[in-house]
Amino acid sequence: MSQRTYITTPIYYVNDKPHIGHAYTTTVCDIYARFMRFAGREVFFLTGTDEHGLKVETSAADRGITPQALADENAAEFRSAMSMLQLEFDDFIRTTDLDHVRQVQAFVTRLREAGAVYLGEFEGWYDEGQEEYHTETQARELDYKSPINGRPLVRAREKNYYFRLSSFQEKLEKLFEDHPDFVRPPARRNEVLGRLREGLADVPMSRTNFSWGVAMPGDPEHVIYVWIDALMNYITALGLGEPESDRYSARSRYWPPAYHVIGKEILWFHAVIWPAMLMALDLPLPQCVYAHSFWIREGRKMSKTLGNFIDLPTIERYVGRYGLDAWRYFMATQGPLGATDADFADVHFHEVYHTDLVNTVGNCSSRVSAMIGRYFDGAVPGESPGGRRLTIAEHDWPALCAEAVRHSEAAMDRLDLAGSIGAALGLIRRVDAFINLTEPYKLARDDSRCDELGAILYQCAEVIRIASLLLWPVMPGKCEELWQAMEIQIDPRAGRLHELAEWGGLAQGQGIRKTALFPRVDRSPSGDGSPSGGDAACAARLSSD
RNA sequence: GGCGAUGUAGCUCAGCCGGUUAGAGCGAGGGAUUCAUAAACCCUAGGUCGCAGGUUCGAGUCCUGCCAUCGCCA
Repeated sequence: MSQRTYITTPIYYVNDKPHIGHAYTTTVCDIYARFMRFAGREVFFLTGTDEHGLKVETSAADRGITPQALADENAAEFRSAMSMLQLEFDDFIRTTDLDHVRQVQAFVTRLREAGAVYLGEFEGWYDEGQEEYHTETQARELDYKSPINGRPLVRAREKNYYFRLSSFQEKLEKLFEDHPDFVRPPARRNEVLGRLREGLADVPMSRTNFSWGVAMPGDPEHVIYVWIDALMNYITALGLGEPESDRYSARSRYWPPAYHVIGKEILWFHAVIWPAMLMALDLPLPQCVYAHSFWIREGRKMSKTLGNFIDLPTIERYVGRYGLDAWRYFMATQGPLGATDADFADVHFHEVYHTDLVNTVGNCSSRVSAMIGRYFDGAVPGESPGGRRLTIAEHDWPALCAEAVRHSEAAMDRLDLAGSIGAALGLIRRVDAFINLTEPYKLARDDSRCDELGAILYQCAEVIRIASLLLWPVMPGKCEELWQAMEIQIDPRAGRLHELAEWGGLAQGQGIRKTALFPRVDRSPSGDGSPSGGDAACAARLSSD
């Protein structure tokens, strides 16, 4: 069953610096993609950068470089952030790629031919910094000044191309009715439904007041609005606009995606405008637009004014202190996949690390490997001394593991990362309970019960092995470390999760080294990686100067 | 201003169509144990279920008003 799965992040605006938001979305997708690849599916995982628009043009001008140079520089920064976080995408698309530009023009041409685009006139109050118009009432409330930079709004009139969004009202309503999971989580779907009820207006899709963008085919005075350009990355990356291309033959089969993972701030574009465009292009729709919420920090919103963004240096401090796998684990299990924002609190990170990783995963592996080392000279004992597997304390481990694997994969299918990971951790906790129940360390004092002791420890080790397969997508580094200690070779990219997860993979006699996967970490005395509280922030600033 | 949500133990949250002593995880306190990374296990939370009314034999669970927080829109 070689199912195909396509998952995307939004493309990130090169005018921004990479921060936890970008890292989070991409990590969610990475974990999903790794799991599915391991499970034998054909996966395409796309991310990239959005590089057009007035802001990029302006920032570049401010620095006296070309927009392309600015884009190159910042796109490289995003890429290096991703490689630091071991995010393994299949392609990194840039909207300045010629492949992309050509296809955007082709698609826009198709939209025009389909009658979904018309030339209209628009007049309003324009905010030059934000590249957006305000309505008359809005402008009055704002005192005719930009809410962002305070500069005066400009009365402007433009001829623009419009996309006939309004003509898709009924089709969109039907989409939401027929596919209740099209937008998740449900709270986000409700938001869209509410807004849909108010009725749809046509949306401008071109601009004439700057040039850094994709030219409108047949009317190069006009530049295609950045977000139209940006949305199309999902199909241009697969070559859908050029059916004769190599890219098309290699990738078109991935369309439509299982998930567009996005942040809630760009829900409308993805949940309404994008499907309408796809309908106009007569392309199949994605299965799900998943809009996660935001990280906040120590209970407060992250903002430029507070200067409390969890930026790359902060992320690196956490990674340095707790390890990349712990970072990924925290993202995955504590992140805002639901409708409410999640708090990135230093104490919370510290607690989760110790509770789940040190005390559970790490300690359990450690006690099992230590006992095998002590009682069996570090060689995996047999589970079936007389040729028959011993069932201890009525634990049908093969069944329990099979169930956990099913559960874990089903959860991942729903993009329920915490659920998927929880199934694996549940196995580990059960091993701990099993040890407490059967007390192998007591059996070890009785030579006549060696077979029983061996079977127990075999089962413990084997369950840990199977759990580690499920944990690999989140914590690839630590799981590979564990596999080395267990002398097993696994290539998750070969897609054999299900075979590997079958009971009995550990062979009697193979060696197991004692492992200590997650070292205990002292709660920082130095303020390292610490919250944005005044003292700590000051101390950090002083020490870093 | 309009629409929509949320408000339950220190923290994060479960509690479906109303029904016996309101739950979980984490943290905290205590106990027992020792294979293990002072880890696993056991016991312990007496929380006006935001506030005030109402419906009902009976309401975190339905209705109304208010307060607070949040989201979307204007």
